[in-house]
Amino acid sequence: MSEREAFELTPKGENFSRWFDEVLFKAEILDERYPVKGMYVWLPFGYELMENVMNVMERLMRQTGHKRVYFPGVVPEGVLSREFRFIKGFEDSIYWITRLGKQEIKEKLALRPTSEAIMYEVLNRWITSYKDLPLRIYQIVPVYRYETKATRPMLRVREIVFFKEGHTFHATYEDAVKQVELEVWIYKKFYDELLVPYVVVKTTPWDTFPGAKYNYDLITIMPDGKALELGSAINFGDLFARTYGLEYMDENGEKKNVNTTSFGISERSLAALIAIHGDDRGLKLPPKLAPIQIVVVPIPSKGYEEKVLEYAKEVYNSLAGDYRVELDDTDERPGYKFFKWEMKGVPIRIEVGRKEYEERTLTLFRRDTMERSLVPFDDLKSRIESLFREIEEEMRRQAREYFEKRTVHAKTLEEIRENVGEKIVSFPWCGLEECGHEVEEEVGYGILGFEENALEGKGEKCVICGREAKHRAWIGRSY
RNA sequence: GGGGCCGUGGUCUAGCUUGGUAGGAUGCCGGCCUUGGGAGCCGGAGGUCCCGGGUUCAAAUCCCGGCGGCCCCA
Repeated sequence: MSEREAFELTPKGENFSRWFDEVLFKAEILDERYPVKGMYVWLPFGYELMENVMNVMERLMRQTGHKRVYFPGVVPEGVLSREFRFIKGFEDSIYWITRLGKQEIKEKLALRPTSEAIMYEVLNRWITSYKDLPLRIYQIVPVYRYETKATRPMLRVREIVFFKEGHTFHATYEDAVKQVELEVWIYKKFYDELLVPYVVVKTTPWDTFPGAKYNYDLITIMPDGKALELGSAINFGDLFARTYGLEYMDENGEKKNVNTTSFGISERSLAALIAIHGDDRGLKLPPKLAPIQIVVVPIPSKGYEEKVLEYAKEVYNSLAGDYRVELDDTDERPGYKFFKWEMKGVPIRIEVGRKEYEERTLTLFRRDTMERSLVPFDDLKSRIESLFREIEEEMRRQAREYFEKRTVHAKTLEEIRENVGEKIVSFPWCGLEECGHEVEEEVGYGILGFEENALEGKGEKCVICGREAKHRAWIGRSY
């Protein structure tokens, strides 16, 4: 990390990667100085922020009938290895426990890379009848994957700390299909609240999660122009359940295979929020998610130290019951405090000095636009309410603008080539596998997925074969 | 997968070519003065020079291996 001043960052536009590392450290989200590669310490401020993000997810999960559970973090080799036949190379990414104390153990234990295997093993005993279905559970736990590529804080880690994995079980394939639609709905709602723009795509058959019928991904674009997968909803049909012997008895006493789905998100969601909204002064957080929504900064002047501080406390006390508010009465100078709280993305700062004390007014500063306004003390609460709404609206607008700037709807192969790399490019696709492969070869990047039937009846032509296009496919660099 | 650069108090770094007392800035602690966008002055604390091995009278410096970080290309 290149260190300048405590609250100075490498410009985001100059080197996004460096900016991102620096902002995580200087805004006190993560401490990257942990002696194991790909693993990081979550600091109090970062943890609280991530909790706020996860609370949004939990609320949505509860609303839609998912129950939180906890399954242990270690999985016996025998249970996990049944999964390996689906997933080539999977075994290489597992952390194994091979010793207990000084003794080698006979059956190795894995640190969970994801929990399908261990859940299905146990659910065999929970699910016996059609009356046990559907079953919808989830957990928020760390998972371990030995990434061999270069690790990146929050983006490519070896310990995913906040992995929300949902797992559902259904009597019929149709039910599983509906469930996946619900999962996509949940994720859309979630990212709408985070003010993170996205596109929902179905993955191509040749890029679908092994063992799955199909899966949907939510994708966003990072400031460096690379696509980032934000979440995935997978329909396994009965393929995965069969491996683990998951069966139920239907109304007629017949044994049937269970249909299952999985859907997951991680702290990448926060990484996207930070990356998309942050600027050269640091974080910009949505008021709903900010650990500190309002900071009160007293500005003393000679002879008025006590009075100004008293007034600042009055302001603080009037807000403390309704908002996450902090009074910064440390000895630092005002300018220092301004930079500090801007780095941490506090949406509103209230400046309280001699002038405000004498007029019984307050200066409000909003982080998103860096604008100040003066309000009478009596109007403070209503002004904060409307400011929060304005800030959220402005951030939402910027997110849309951001996304549009980094995407192009191409009509021809030539147009794809011109833009790909810099941007994420959509193009009309007939849906045939050979046309998809040809685009990938011609362009040199993989198809990220496609918006299913998005172009049906629109009269657009597949960029390869010229036949009527059904889907809008997306292609570009990715993480 | 291939190539390159780097690792020195909390942070950023000088020193390494040519082996011999680890220097600065920032941050931290105490004090004075101050406070409307990173103040200043005085005093102070803080270092296994990434780890292990080798060469040498002597290694931050040279050699080998490992760990970790960064960049470029596929």
